[in-house]
Amino acid sequence: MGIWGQFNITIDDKGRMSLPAKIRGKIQGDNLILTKGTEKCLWLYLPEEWERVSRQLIDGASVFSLNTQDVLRRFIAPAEEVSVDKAGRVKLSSSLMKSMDLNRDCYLLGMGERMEIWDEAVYDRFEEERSAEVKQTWEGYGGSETVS
Amino acid sequence: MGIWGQFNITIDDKGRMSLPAKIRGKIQGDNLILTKGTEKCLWLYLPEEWERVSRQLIDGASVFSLNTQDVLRRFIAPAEEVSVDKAGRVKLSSSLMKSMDLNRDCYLLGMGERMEIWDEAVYDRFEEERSAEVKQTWEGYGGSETVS
DNA sequence: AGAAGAGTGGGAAAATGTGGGGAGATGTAG
DNA sequence: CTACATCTCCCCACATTTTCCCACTCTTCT
Repeated sequence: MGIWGQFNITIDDKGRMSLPAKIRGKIQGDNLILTKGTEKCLWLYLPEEWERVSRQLIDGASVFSLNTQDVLRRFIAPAEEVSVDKAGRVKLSSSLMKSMDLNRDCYLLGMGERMEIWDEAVYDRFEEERSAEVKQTWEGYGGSETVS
Repeated sequence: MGIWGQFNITIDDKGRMSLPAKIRGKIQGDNLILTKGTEKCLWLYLPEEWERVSRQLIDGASVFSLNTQDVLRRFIAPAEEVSVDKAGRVKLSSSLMKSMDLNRDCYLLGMGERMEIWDEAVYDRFEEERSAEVKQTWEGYGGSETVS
């Protein structure tokens, strides 16, 4: 169910990012949707998931609400359709790469309904910053500490 | 019931870790789930237990909640399914090994529903640091009374 | 001592990831 | 409108990684 896993990927000089084989198997067509994430990363959606998420946003948006208009600008407007080439790679536009500080070495995170593309250095720093809170949230869920 | 015990294990040059015979007997299928732990170690789950823990998190996750997204990134996304080969070994990915400083000589700790994989040097140091607090916590439970 | 089981190492085939050349499309300036 | 430059996509080739299988040693039990 969904796409999971964390992968080290590289983006070559031509802006091509090759999808790990495990993920290639989960894609039916040749298209994916790429847009800006809420953190310093890009989001990569399967078409059907993108359809669902974006429709939910668009349908719920009020023309007169500044907030929802902002969400549309940030999330829907920058979205672009990317196609997977025969070697299993997608091309990232230089403008999206630059806006999220992506360099050669990146992570691809499977987050279930979508994937996230992070620059390695950016993500390592982010994870470090958030680690204490993450641990606390995990414990709040009961984690594996519950004895059955 | 559950998996108990502390074992010295070695990880060979190809990243293969052989499970002690006592543990092999407790595994029904050929699959285990490997992910990052809260401390400097990896967690190795039995599939059914992983299913329970991860489902609890995923079902409760909101796309816009930073906390639950972080927990997904930290615990669920890095998870990988590993299969046990005919010699009773599992392959650890180099990225997970590196993130937890695992070298050749490691410990495998049975923690009931999951196992933990620690680098020997890292664990010895950790245990040293925590020993005072552990003793105190134990006394807080009522000394020789069982912890449920 | 012999047999069976456990742990370790290594080789070969297959799959995966990466780089680069070149044809075609697109765009720009003269 | 043409010539030139740029960008994109497609294809092939190479190197590395992964996977699978087999062989050997050491311990343990009979």
